[in-house]
Amino acid sequence: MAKGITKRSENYSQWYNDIVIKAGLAENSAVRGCMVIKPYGYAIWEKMQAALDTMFKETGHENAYFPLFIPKSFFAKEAKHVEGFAKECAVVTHYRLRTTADGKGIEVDPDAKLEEELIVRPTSETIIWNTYKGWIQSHRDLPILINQWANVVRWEMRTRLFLRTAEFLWQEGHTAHATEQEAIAETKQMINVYANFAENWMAVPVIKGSKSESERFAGAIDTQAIEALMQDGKALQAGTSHFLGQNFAKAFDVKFADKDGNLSHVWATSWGVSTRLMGALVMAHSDDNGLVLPPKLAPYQVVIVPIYNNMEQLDQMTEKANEIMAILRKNNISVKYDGRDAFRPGHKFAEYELKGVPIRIAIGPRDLEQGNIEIARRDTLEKKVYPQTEMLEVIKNLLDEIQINIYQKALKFRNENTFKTDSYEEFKKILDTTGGFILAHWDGTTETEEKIKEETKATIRCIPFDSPLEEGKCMVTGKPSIRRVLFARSY
RNA sequence: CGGGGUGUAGCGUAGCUUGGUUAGCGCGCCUGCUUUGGGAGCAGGAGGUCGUAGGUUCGAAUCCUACCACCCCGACCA
Repeated sequence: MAKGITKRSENYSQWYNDIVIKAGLAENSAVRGCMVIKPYGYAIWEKMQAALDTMFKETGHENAYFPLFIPKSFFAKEAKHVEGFAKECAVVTHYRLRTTADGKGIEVDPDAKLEEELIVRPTSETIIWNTYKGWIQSHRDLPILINQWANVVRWEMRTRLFLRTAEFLWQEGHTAHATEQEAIAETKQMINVYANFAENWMAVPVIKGSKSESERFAGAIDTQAIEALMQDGKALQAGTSHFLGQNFAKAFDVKFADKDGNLSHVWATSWGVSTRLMGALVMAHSDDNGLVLPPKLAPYQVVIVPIYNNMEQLDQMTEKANEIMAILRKNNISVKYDGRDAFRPGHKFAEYELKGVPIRIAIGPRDLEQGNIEIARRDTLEKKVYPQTEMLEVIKNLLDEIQINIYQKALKFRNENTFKTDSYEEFKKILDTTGGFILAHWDGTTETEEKIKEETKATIRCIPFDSPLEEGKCMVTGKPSIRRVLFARSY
């Protein structure tokens, strides 16, 4: 139906790409691996930011900003951390350009070599903990609860719009605490914030859990994650919250004096979500007609398309649309009117379906005459005619209903594609047919996890918090296991 | 970095094997008229360093060499 969008059943990743580009969310830039986020895509990101930022502040955090550049030596201080990021760092080595000898081009001036190279931050733990050292002396200085909205760079070898780009936007929270329990509670609080955001704003159900050792953040004691299931049966890590123990405090020598005057190292957490959430949003709900957006994150929740036979009628529809917009806006419903004369209604209908606008209103001479209005919902593509007097109530209810409906739809899909198995053969079969989440027993060793990854490309997405204790045997080695863990192929 | 592939208008492409008129087509764009309840029709029009540099030739989008860029598969990926 939709022009130029590959069907999901034909080629899922091409479908994803088509939607991102044709809906005007983002496009590839002239810079390898870096994307341009276009206005419509950025508007969604801004909505995400606004909701998250409010949640962070409600949980006591403040925003701050730290440098883009990190001295190379900082990375050397936390051994695991550097090991994890070394292979994907962009490095600044010089600070000046000069005209080439032939006068035609420019080149790096070899005389302008930096004493110490600067790393473009792939994450900010090191620069932040170096800074915290100067801020923390006493237990009275704690906790420090800071969030940063920033861009980071990770030199990935293969990139995909939103899902994995060399530069991406994110937020990173970095907190410092006097006690281990407090830091652990913070880690948990923030993974819950993320899960709440994913489920209630993005309408994407997620599974919360801890990462296995091999999937842990470089430098963390415990990495907690929310994992979502995409329509092709692959998992997407949508957010992480790390309990960092005293690793960074020790690396950067950050100590505080407690009430008794004893010095001890500070306990830390960090947590983040990125523009990857945009990818999750697209893949979770969209269909072969285009994007489907949850009303809470749609740049505009309602679009009005006029239908007319001449300019005089267009003026009448515009007048009516202005009335409707005033009512909706008074009720905090965002609305756009598309009075462009260059396109016919059918064209606009298709365009807004592609862009995922939750509700579309059409008004034409017939409606005006009969005091009606046509309202169409994007999630089910149903349209109905209502008396204009009912418009506000219908739309209010529909927005709520769509938000819930797309969540329920995604939840149903996830439930239908979450499997339990005790057989490695069946495990492989599931991966090669439907895909999805698989709950299975694992002996807890990195070797077995690695073997499974090599043989099936599936990884442990997390050890779910709600996974009950259950005697079992590892599906690969037969060694004892106390609970099932969540496997999937992932993005 | 290994294997494969592609560069022609904003986008998608034909032409290349076998060198030879003015590089063709679709979408999009501009102008006008008719249209407008599910991606409009007609007429006219604009838009090209054929990836870059060199070579062969009377003549190169086409053949040769080098380079560059991008894409796919693999390796890599809190």
